[in-house]
Amino acid sequence: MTDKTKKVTMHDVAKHAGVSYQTVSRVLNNSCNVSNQTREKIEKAITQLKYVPNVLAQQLSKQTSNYIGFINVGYSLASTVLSAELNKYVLEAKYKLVISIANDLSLECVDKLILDFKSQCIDKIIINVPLSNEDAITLNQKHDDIRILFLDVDPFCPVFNVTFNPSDGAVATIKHLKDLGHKNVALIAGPDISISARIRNKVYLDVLASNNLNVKTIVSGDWSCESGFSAAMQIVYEHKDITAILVANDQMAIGAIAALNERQIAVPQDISVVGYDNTVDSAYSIPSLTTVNLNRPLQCKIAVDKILDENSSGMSTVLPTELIIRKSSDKCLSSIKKDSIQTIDTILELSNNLKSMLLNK
Amino acid sequence: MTDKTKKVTMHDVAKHAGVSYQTVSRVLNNSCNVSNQTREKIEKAITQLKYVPNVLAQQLSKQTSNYIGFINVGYSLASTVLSAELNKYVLEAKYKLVISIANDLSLECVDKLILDFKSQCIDKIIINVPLSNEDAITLNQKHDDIRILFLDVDPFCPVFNVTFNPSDGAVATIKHLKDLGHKNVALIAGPDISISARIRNKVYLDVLASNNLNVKTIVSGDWSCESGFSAAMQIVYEHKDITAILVANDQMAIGAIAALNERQIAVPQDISVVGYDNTVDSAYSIPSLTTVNLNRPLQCKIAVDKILDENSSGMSTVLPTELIIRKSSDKCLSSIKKDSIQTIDTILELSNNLKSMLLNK
DNA sequence: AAATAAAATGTGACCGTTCACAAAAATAAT
DNA sequence: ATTATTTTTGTGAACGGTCACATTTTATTT
Repeated sequence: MTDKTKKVTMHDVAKHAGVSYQTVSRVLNNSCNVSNQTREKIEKAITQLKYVPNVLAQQLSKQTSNYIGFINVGYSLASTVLSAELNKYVLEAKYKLVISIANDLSLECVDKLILDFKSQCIDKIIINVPLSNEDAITLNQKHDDIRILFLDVDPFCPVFNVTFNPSDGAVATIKHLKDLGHKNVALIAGPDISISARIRNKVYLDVLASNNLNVKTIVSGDWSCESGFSAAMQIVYEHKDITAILVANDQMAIGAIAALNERQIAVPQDISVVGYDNTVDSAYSIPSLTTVNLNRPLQCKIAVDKILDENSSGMSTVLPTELIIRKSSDKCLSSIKKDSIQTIDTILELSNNLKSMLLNK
Repeated sequence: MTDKTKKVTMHDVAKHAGVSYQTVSRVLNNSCNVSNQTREKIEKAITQLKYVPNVLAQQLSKQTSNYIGFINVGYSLASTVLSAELNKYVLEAKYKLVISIANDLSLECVDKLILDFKSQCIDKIIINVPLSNEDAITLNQKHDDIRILFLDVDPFCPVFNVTFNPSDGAVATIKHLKDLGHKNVALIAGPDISISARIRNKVYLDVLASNNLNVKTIVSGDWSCESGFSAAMQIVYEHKDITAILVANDQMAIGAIAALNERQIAVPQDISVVGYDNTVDSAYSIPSLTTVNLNRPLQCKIAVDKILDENSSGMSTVLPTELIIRKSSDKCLSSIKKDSIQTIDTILELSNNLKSMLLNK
């Protein structure tokens, strides 16, 4: 931890090359007005002295930076994917991404992080926090001297944003369930503070109603597996007649399936489960998860393009979603069939018990 | 996107309050040598003008910053948890966390990100990239004017780091499997470029050897569910006699279980599966995953404490790990028992087929 | 009331760049 | 050879703060 060598500046390079600091600056910003002879001299000095320009000074002087700020939420698989994908596209565009994490989902917290970025001359900020329309608009107005782009806010919110169509996937999902003969469904919704949770919930309810499916109950979780687990436990305890559960994200869906498994309820034979997001791992749950795909890489690509395109027109970009049908959803069984199946299930259970006895001896 | 109001500086505040800029600076750094009267005057001016200090200028002048840089890898659940936990503790310490993502795992890539941070006067950097000992040491020596702390590198690597004991969890795991009567095991290892993958693999092999368990095969994955799936597929195709699979992380383990399920191989009755990491979701796989717990929050807490404690002694902090026994591991069956179970399995399969027929009609 | 000490405030230089302009050198035109 | 033009290089100020010191004001002591 020695600082033996004082930090080397542009002036040191200039002195070493026998020119003025301005000429060094010209070389760094590869201005054309510098003779090859001096350019070479300076470049040699730069490598010899291992000179690295001070970004702080550059930004302070230029009053801008080539950084794009990203305000993300903690945890959640989706947030990781967003960070990694945004980073990729930002680097491709010769910019750099700096990420801050919002400790809570409040307007104040995000506002503080924006101020932090601004005071570092970061004037392009992408925000992935599920803010209400009012909050998003407030932030937008307050910080109208910089470019702010939101991810996943309400498509109808008049701010610069890249979101997903909230209804096409939901419509496809419910058509799918209806075609399979389901009548009585339960919902596991996201937390009420999250705008995307509220939108997903509202859309599901609307589409279910217009398709004459009965919503027997709605339980909210916090996006985690664990909360999906307890939500499903509660649902099957209180409602014996549901045949499908619509879940607001994949992780809660996986938790729900675990709960059903623990209660010896077969998925999809007894109850179908549908997730939302199509996270990478949803294909590997048992059974594999029927879910709504959100094309996150595309969203990130567009977000980076938009925030860098100074004269990009149009506020919202709304991306389509699509239903991915896997094994967690299947035909709804009539109760008659269900009875015969129940007899078989009894045989199965007896054999299983026998097997367990053997195993444990 | 108007910049109607020119950015307000310390000088504007000073003029507005009728004092010199230095006095404003004193108030901001709450120096004691300023009368209450002027302090109030200045504070009023600050709020009236909505003045926000320019971090860039502060850092340039002070030649230091209150930011801690974090170089993380993309994707992976563990990386998200690290970001969120580090962020929490860094904020508690009144610092700020800025995250950069390494696009690849090369020395050069990390080196470039360190230079970026340094040129922003960020002189405390936490690195979560699975670098080899040589690379970690190289970086450490090259950048000995700043504090660098590594996560998850080799505990014996003489750098400032917070890692997990690579053997205690492995020893417990293998004792567990041996106690259950397992003899022939397969390994699903992480990618060879990753130092932690190599260490986990080596330790497993050593401990297995000293316990006289047979390693029938080793297949490498890339930490993803998908790679665990194909690894397991390959293993059961080529080796009929294994009764347990040791997997280097939870996600690959979940993929492996999905593969076994597809091949109608029961977990844990036919094959036991053990993961590594104890990611939040591993408790909700079916069956729930036996795995080695890494206390990530503790690791982050210690990392932040260490990097901020200027005279923290000792290079490595090595944290203990522990085996979490869930349902994916169980008794190894002798082949005699296995036969009787197979007859039962035939009954089960016939009934299941009958059931499926009913379901699909 | 004068001398002294302490507290409050102001001034100039600096951190490491970029920018607008001025000066010098090299090249082209008369 | 002289002037006009272009190219190359150098200078001073700025970006928005902090620091060390000088100066002024206020409080304390004799």
